[in-house]
Amino acid sequence: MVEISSDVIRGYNDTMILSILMEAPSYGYEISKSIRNRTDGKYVIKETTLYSAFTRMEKNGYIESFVADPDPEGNGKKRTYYRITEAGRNYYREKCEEWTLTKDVVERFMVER
Amino acid sequence: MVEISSDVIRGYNDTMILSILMEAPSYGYEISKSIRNRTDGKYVIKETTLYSAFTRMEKNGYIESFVADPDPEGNGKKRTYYRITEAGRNYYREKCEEWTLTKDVVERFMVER
DNA sequence: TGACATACTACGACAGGCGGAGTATATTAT
DNA sequence: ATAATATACTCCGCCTGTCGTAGTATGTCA
Repeated sequence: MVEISSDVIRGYNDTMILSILMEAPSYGYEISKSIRNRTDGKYVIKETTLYSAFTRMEKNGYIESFVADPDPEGNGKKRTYYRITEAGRNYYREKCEEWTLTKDVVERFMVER
Repeated sequence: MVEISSDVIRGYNDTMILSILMEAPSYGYEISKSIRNRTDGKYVIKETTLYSAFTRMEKNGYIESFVADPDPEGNGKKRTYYRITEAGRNYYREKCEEWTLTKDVVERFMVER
């Protein structure tokens, strides 16, 4: 089985997270499941990778956190949600452009099929 | 200008080098120029990145080194050439498969256009 | 009652990339 | 003749993102 190595995906974990936050604010566990689902289980982000990405991106101003209840009645444990900022949206768009370039570059070294 | 960040290309420097060595044995400076040319200057590998890749890949058994003269008359300074091994060829093929998967995964998080 | 899901935090190791500096020879321009 | 530039490397150490391991605490379901 071919698996995606961390060195390969390294530059795109943040982008994937931001992509999900473009739709709606979300939190760790949910984002983790979103990534798994959207890739049909082909990629599962590690917990530590995910949470350290939150810290880094909040520091960089790409996301903002807020604590909220899981439901309006205030039941359940509070969660830390993240919301994408304008800077985050810009960063995401840049990464999409960069991806186009990267794909072009890398494929010049791949066997055709 | 969009530039390829090292975190993105990280998983593919070795693959690019091996791709060039699939054609013929080569050495540092020439490989560096090959990468630059093949990508139309879109990607230029750093010297230290290149030479440390040689060390790593030789240790891993993906390449073998030999010292030779630049020309048959024995003029000029000797160079360290690298030749891809069978293990290196296999590794390269695996990376090509991994690329297909990575591309699929990453693009599920990219804006369409 | 106990397993499993949810929702995190902390710590430290590891690996690849890279900046900076240095060495040495060869070729080309002035 | 000399200076600049290209070639062909090596060494050292920092930085960053990933990830293994471990721990905490609540919620839910059988």
